[in-house]
Amino acid sequence: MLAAAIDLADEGGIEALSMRNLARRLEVGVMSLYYYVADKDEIIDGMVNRVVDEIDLPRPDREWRAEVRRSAVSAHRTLLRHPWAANLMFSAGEGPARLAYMEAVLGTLRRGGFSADIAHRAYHALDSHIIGFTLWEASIPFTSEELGDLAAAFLGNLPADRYPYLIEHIEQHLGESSDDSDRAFEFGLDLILDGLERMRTPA
Amino acid sequence: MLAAAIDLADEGGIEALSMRNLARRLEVGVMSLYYYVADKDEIIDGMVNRVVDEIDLPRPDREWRAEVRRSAVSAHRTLLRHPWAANLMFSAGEGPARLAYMEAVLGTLRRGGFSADIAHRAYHALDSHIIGFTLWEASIPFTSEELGDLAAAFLGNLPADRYPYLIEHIEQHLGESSDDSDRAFEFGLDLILDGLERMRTPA
DNA sequence: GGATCATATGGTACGCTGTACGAACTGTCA
DNA sequence: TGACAGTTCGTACAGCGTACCATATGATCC
Repeated sequence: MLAAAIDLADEGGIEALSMRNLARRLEVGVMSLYYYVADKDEIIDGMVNRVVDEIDLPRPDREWRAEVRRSAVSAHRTLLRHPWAANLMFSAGEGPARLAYMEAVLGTLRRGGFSADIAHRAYHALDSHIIGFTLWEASIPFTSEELGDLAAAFLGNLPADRYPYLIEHIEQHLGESSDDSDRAFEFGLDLILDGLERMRTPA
Repeated sequence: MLAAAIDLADEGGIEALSMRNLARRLEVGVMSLYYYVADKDEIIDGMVNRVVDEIDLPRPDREWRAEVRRSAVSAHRTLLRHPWAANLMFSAGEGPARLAYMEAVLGTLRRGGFSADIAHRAYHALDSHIIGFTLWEASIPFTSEELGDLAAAFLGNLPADRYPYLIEHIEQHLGESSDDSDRAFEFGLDLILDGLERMRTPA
């Protein structure tokens, strides 16, 4: 049931996930779903939990930076595979997978030589970047063709003399591959990691 | 009408904003709203535009870092005043206020001595942090009493030996004032700004 | 003054949503 | 065979956005 719900959301976005659609997909009556879950929110929580579970956790007893980086990159990729999940990350209740993720990242930071205070803030800085960046990516069309159309319409409406830098920015997006987009994610990530490294009190 | 819609969302969250509620608040018939807007999305776009318009823009011809920082802090505060807006930031269409904001920030970075490429990535790193962080803050209850209850329930269910670092993290949240939360935002922001400063090619 | 017209209002109805309630079916054990 | 727990789901209701259409209001012209 969670798998079917995730498929539905992956295919048609989160708004395609209605109890009626889900029941049809599973070939059962709508109300049968309510024998297994209390309400739709419980399904959403379960879906988010499954997605978070796909994220590679940092391995303990390794160099903190490489491991935190690896898990952040994995989180980014995972959320891109399920773009609806980024939006729900905060509104869904924290399931066991989320707890395990937080514990693993926090532990890696603490063992890497960060004070409780810095680890706390570092965690939020990393999470903010991962989710904020992925939300941005998820909001722009995937195929470069759609993107081209969109940007063309956009640029056509912009007075070039009033928005020179914005236009420059959009043109950069136009020439961007998905690899470039990954690198843009890692740019911000490394900015944060570099800064953290610098304020570390070695273990 | 946009003002009433924003009030409604500020008071009861975005789900309190229905066409019927809005019409009741304005003491008009529901369908009268459609004389002024094509659909509900147009209202949402307008609301987001108004919120973005509240953000202080970086002033041109000043030191880039202080100005970018000022505008990021202002964006953060503004989004906290309208927590529903953070979620809509990406899904809403880009209105004139957003364009002006992007142009101003990008311009400040470019004039501050960043290449087009770095400015591009810096912009997204900053935006990700602002929106990601604010979304997180918006998802936790505001009054410290509610927070205490929530955390107490949370900690009660957590096996202390399995989640030592997570528990440490939650306890830190418990002792946190809204000033601390502002400082946590600025922690991540300065991490990014420091990193940018370091890779700047002075103008 | 009466007719014409654009501007503005809103009632009714349709198809969608989540889900409360209660009826009905199925299989197991006494 | 009767009872009972486990499971299925049809019906109905309140809420949603909005298409369609009838009406009211006020200005303009003959």
